[in-house]
Amino acid sequence: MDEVFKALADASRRSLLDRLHARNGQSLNELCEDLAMTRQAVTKHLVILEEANLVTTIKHGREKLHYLNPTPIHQIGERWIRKFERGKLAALSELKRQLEKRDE
Amino acid sequence: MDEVFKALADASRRSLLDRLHARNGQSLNELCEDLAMTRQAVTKHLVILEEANLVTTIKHGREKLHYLNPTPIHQIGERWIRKFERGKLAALSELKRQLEKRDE
DNA sequence: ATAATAGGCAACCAAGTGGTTGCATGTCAA
DNA sequence: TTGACATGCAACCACTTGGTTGCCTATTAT
Repeated sequence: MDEVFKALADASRRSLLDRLHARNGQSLNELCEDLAMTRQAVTKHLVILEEANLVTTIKHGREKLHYLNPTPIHQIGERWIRKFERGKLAALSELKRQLEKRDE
Repeated sequence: MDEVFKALADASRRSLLDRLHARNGQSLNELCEDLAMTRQAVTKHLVILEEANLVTTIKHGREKLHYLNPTPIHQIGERWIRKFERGKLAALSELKRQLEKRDE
């Protein structure tokens, strides 16, 4: 779980996920196109995404194809984010309530 | 948006958000209890959470009270995570399809 | 008034991160 | 078979990060 959060913390990596979301199964060189980074930098990002299980790769000849795995993202949504969605407005009114309580 | 992802990338900070989710409006010292960190380290984490707009503070006498703001978390859920939830299973079948296509 | 309490500020440090360059390896095409 | 292409590996670098210690300020309680 921590690995997923850390992997998502970098804008370049999120953009790589976006690219795979737009077109799945791209090779390393395809993913490098129009990016202001060397191929090696992209490789490092992809390794981090793989270790977080966000990307799966398959070697196909001399190419390495990258596939998006949205499951960890989904899990973060389910297990973590939903928890904080409940009582969003309730929080504000509780703020007021607690402030008044402290002044008693 | 980037600040929010970066703020959430650290387990200590997520645990601070959990604590505030359990009981809102805690002071700095309360948030430090039973944590294997100095007060100053916790302060630094809280500053990052404030800058990401995940936590709001109100000074109350000599205490500084911390309140959770779940809005940015909710936005990440809405604007970013939901995007990847569609077609989770579709991705697997498309993987197969594209592999076959490449072999033609 | 003064001591204790809550917090702020700044310097410092080790380890991690994002990036580079240079070179090596494996695979395809002419 | 040989050159071009796709990727891998390793060393190196600057900057960031998460943490510390030491000291200062402001507020409260006795």
